[in-house]
Amino acid sequence: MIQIHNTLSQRKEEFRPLEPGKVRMYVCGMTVYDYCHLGHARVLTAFDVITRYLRHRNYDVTYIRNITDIDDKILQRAEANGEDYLALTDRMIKAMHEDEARLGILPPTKEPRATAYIDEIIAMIHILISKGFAYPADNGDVYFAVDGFEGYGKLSKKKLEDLIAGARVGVSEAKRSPADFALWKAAKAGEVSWPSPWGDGRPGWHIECSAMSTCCLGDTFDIHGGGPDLLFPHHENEIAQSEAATGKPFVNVWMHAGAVRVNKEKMSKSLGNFFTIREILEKYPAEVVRYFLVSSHYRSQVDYSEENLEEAGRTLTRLYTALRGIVPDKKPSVEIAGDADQQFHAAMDDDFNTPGALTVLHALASDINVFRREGRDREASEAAAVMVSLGKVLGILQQDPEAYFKAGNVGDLTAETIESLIAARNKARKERNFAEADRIRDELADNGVVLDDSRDGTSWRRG
RNA sequence: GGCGCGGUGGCAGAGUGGUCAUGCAGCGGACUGCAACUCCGUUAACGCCGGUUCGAUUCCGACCCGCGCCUCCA
Repeated sequence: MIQIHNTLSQRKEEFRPLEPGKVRMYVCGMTVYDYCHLGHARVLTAFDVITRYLRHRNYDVTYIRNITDIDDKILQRAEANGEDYLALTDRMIKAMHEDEARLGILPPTKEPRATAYIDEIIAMIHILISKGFAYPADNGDVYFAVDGFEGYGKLSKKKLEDLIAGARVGVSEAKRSPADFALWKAAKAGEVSWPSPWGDGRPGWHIECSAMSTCCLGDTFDIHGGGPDLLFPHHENEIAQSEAATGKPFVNVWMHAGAVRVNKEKMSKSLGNFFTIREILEKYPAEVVRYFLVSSHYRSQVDYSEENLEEAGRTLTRLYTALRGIVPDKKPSVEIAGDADQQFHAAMDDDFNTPGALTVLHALASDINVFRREGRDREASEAAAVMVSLGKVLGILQQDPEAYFKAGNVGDLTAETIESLIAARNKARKERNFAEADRIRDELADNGVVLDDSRDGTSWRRG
C-alpha cells in the first residue's frame, strides 16, 4: 500500500487511483522564458522518481507535464531580446529538454503547450461565464469571480476575507472583487493575440492548466503536482476554475515539492543567487546533482551549497566504488534481492521516502564489499545487480562505473597521459624507487587524479 | 498581520513511545612500501519548559527560534 501526503488534507493518505492499476498525473511545468533553474530541477526530479516508482510498482502511469509558452514574462523577455516570442520559447524548450536529459529526467507521457489549447481554454471560459462563475469586464479581460465558488481557499487554507483585506493597492478597477483573477487578458496594441468572443487576447495563467489537465486526463484525476510556490494562487485557482466548470472534484491528491535554498538563503534573482541547471552542471556531474536532490525527501527544503554537493559526490563515489569491476548478475537470488526489495518498497511506499530507499543501496554496497573481500564473487555480483536495478528507480547508478570515475571535468590530463604516468609509477614501484613513485602519484593528485592500487593493478578516478 | 511547515550527533538526513537509521567527516585497528579503496571497531543527537505514561526525541500544551506562501516565481 502506497501512502502519499496530500496537501489538501495535510496528511498522508492511502493512495487509491480512480481506476485500479492506472495513475493519471499532471504536473505544472515550465514557463519558457529563461533557462531552468535548480527549483525546476527539484520538481522535475521529484516527479520523475515518483513516476518511476509507480511504474516499478506496475502502475500504468499517464504523466502530463505542461509547457507555458505564452505569458507576460515571455513577451517581455522576447521584447528585451529583440526576438520573436516563438523563437524565444523554441530555444528555451530545447534547452529544457537538454537539461532534463542530462539529469536523467524521463520525458512525460505528453507535454501539452498552452498555445495548442486555445480553443479548449476558450470553451472552458465560455462555460464558466454561462454558469455565472466568470464575467467579461469593460476592459476586455474576463475574470473569475472568486466569491461565487464556495470552496475557494480549501487547498491553501486561506479565507477569502483575509485575501481581500490583504490585497495590495492598485487592484484593477475592472475586477468586481480584488481576489478575482483573469481568465482571459485583452491584448494591447501590437501584442500577439488570439480571437475570442470577448475580443482579441490571450489566456490567463491559471486557466491553461485547468484546460490542459482536464482535456488530457479527464474532469477528475489522481495526482496534481508542482512547486511549493504554486500552491497559492495557481493551484487554488485551478481548483476553482475546474470544479466550477465541471461540477466534479478536480484532483484527488495534491503534491508539492519543497523549496530550494542557496547557502541557507532563499534562491532569488534579487539576491543574485539564482542558479540555472546548466550553470550547476558546469561545476558538478549531473548524477551528483541528482543524487543530492534525491538524498532528501521531496517535501523538505533543500539547501544548495558547495559543501552539500561535494558530500553528495563523495557518497555517490562510494556507491560506484562498490560496483566497480563487477559484472552484475542478471538473476539475483531471492535471498539477495528479497530483503533489499522489501526495505526499498517499505521506504518508497511511505510517501516516496527516497533517503530511506538510499539506505538500502548503501547496505547493498557494504554487502558487496564484504562479499568481495571474502571471495564470494557470485553473491557480490547478485547484490550489484539488485543495487543497479533499485538505483534505476531513483534514476541513479546507471552508468558504467569506469565511465563515471573517468568522466569528470576535474584536471586536464588526458586518459592516455594518466595511464602512461601510472605505468611509469608502477615501474618505479617494482624497482622499489618509492620516491619516484610517490612523486608521480603527487603529480597526478595535483591534477585531480586519485590512484587505487590493488592486486589486479592500479585503477584511477578523477576526484 | 493571516495561513502553513520545521527545529535530530561536527555536517547532511530518515525515523520511532522502551536494543541500530544511513551517509560524509573524526578517532582506533587491519590491509598497503607509504597511500587510496575496503573491512572491523568507535565517539556523538533529538530547541526550551511543563503534562500524559512504568517509560518520551517520538503524544499533548505553552514558549523560543528558523523557513515558506499571502505579488511574477518550481
